[in-house]
Amino acid sequence: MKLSTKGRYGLRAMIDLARYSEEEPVSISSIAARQDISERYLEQLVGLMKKAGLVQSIRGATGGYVLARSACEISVGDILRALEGSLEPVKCAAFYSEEGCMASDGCVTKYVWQKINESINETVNRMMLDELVRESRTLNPEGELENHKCNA
Amino acid sequence: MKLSTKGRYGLRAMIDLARYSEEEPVSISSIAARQDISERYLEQLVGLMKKAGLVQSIRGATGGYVLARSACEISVGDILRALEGSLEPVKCAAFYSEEGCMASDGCVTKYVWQKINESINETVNRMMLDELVRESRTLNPEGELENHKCNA
DNA sequence: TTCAATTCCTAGCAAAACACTAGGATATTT
DNA sequence: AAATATCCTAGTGTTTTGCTAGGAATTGAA
Repeated sequence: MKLSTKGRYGLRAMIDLARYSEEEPVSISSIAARQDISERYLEQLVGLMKKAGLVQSIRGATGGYVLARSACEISVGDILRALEGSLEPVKCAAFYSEEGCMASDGCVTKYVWQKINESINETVNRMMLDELVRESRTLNPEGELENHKCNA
Repeated sequence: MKLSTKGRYGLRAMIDLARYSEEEPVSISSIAARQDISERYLEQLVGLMKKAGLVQSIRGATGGYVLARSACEISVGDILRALEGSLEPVKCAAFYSEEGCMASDGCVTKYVWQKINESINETVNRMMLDELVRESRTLNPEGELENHKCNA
């Protein structure tokens, strides 16, 4: 039940992107430098968010990324699902993903997986990106270095 | 954010064990047969639950396993944590596991991981094994074959 | 007392997933 | 033209997963 580095790095990157893209597009390299993540790897993560419609890209020099919609309209759930795929703990846990499971009626544990899935989704869908950006500004004020001993 | 086969098989095994161990100890081989899980693998899973104090073993012929306490005192959380280790999505998410993370103060995402962790634990700690046993009897009455096309 | 059934313990191993790295092509500003 | 970006896909070492295997120890029953 662990999140991969995709989810961990990716959420940090999105908070950074939201925070620094208000005036001009933010480049991968600047996020990578601030967040201490490999540029090449980060490229892929941001690519996933673009594919999910969370960010827009501007190509060419002085290009970069901006949010595709307001930070208060992007949930942590949107971000984590873009990065990790469905957050359901077992693939049959979501109501819409029953294909592939022929034992849906007689399966006791499915009920458990669904409850876990629901509680995770409720939590992450409620948390919005703008809250985290505000939190970020409080914890690491402009100009000060962020602390990156923690890779989470 | 997926549960491994340990968690999936193990919970099914525990429901089975609870259901069939009321009169006499249940052997690994009988659980394995009913639940269609490899005996050798199941041994290891039940070993984890023993280590966690959820089941007691009786060695020798006619031996097997019984619950170490009443099914209504064993939560799904107890079982899943015994099998999977902590369910926290990121290793810094639990309040008691801050060691190893030096950035606890300036870490924005930690707040997110803690919220997810809390919601998962609340859900799984609330669900008790006896409920699932009752559910199991309803869905798969005694004597009828269980459906095992689904490996969840 | 022997033997069959059971738990117990550890090691090994193939396959899959993960966490990147690499090499370039394409686009845009200066 | 050069510099700075995004974009796309393939490759690759490491770790984790999901088992299998071998055998020792324990106990009830014949």
